[in-house]
Amino acid sequence: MDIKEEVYSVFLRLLCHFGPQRWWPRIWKEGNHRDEIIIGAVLTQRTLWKNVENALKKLEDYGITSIAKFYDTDEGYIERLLKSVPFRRRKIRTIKRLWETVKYGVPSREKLLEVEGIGEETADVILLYAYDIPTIVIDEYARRWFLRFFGLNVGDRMLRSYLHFEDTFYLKEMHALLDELGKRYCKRKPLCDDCPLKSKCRLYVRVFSKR
DNA sequence: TGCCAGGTGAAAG
DNA sequence: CTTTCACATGGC
Repeated sequence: MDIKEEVYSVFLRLLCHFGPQRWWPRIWKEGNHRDEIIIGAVLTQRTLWKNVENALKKLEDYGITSIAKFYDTDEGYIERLLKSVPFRRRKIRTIKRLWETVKYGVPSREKLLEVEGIGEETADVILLYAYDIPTIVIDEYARRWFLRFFGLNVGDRMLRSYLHFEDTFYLKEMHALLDELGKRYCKRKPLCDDCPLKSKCRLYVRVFSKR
């Protein structure tokens, strides 16, 4: 069984086990949902989603429900609204810089990566979830799972090609499901006993099964 | 109560 | 190329 086939079978297994995750979550009742995703994608960098949720609610309470509005609002004012978000001063500037790129229409991956504060993961999140452009999102959870599951240490470039399928439902769910797996089982200190993937996982076979 | 969270970029080896 | 650090806060 080649790696891509096995990746897809993992996707199906995770989907059955956890159910569809329906990312990207929406917090705002109204306003520009595309902008909400873009703002949330930056705010959630190295940050608990719960804290981002609170911050997004705060923005909505004060009527900042688009990047354009965000751009036109005083930095110090926004900073007070986002007090639950770490690294917020940087992130506010990043979001304001993003406006210069996204106001002209659908941004390319290259253009997003030119924005200071936007790396590969955030760029791919924006493309996939805000613009529905088929892109695989690689994060720490995906790297860790792949290394353990296949016992292969590959670079991000390879990883992207192994995980990519041209289907936005798969792409959106796969990223969300691997995050769920990483949070519940495939943690830094793995909890393999109840992991839905243990029967196929190279790490589990190597470390825990007796011969 | 300490660890860590849905990263990025700059600096250094 | 890889490792290390600053960025800064709340949740559990």
